[in-house]
Amino acid sequence: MTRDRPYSALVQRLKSVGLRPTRQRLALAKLLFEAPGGCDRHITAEQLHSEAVADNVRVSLATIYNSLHQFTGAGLLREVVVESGRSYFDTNITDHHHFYFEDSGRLQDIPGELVQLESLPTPPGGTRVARVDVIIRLNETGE
Amino acid sequence: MTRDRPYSALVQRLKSVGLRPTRQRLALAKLLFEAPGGCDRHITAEQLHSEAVADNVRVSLATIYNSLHQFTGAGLLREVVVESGRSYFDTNITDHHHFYFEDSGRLQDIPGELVQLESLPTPPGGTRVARVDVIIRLNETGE
DNA sequence: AATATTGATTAGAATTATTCTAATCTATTG
DNA sequence: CAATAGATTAGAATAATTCTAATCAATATT
Repeated sequence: MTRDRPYSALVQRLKSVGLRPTRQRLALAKLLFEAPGGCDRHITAEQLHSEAVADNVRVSLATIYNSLHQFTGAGLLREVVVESGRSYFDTNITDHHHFYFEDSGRLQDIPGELVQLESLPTPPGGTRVARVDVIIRLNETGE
Repeated sequence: MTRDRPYSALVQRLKSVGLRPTRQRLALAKLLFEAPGGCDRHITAEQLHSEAVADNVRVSLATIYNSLHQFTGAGLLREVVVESGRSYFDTNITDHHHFYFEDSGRLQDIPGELVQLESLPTPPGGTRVARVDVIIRLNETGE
């Protein structure tokens, strides 16, 4: 029973960013990065926890948070905070921005090229730009 | 003792947006909009509560949240969410964007003109743009 | 003018989101 | 192969925010 073969790519991915490929992290990485049908995901901690439970993975919510933050710190994910109690983790780590549908709470990628920022201000002395976030907040029109 | 004279401008301001000028709301509006020394404030609910307490205003934290959201809904404030547990209310409601100092948690206005967004993508059908938020995240360089 | 009625407002209690830390696990060393 | 050290996990604690029953205030009624 070669049970770690299907995970070898993920194992490598985790190791390459300095994270031990533990049972929990592997299971979560699988859900995040190898979800069937497309891979650009915007997922909350709670959602990922539900998916894990549904997939019979025994993992606590605290570990979900730990892992999501570790993955984010390692550059495997990007965190997008849209409103006070609502934080998404984005598996798309390329340079891009977001539409946020305020009514439904849904988030959607905008390819980086479609938002052109010209004339960024100079960052204050002693600082450098870590990231620029653009969120275009949308309302459903009665239409 | 004409004790409501000093508040008349605030009373008007609240009434004009359809909010009753209650004791709590008046006190909070005073702290927010008539703070001594400059008026562009980025304040959290907790901070405002502390200021109110220091100013001997009896008001609960729940009411702070209620009021901040009501003021925001009425267009007197703007909410800026910078990270998961950190939400600021901005007294500057003109079109502008923000620097966020990740190390200190401080927020700073960038005048609207200094960030030029050219070529915004077309909003998806059935939606209209409510607002565009640009947050430039900064790190302190060792320097 | 006093009281009743209705809806707005407040704040204690409850909930939700997130973090902390002690216990557990894993890798390495002797 | 046990001991040690450090990483990882998850239950418990905390922090942030919201809910809802009680309170307050405005208007209507007498």
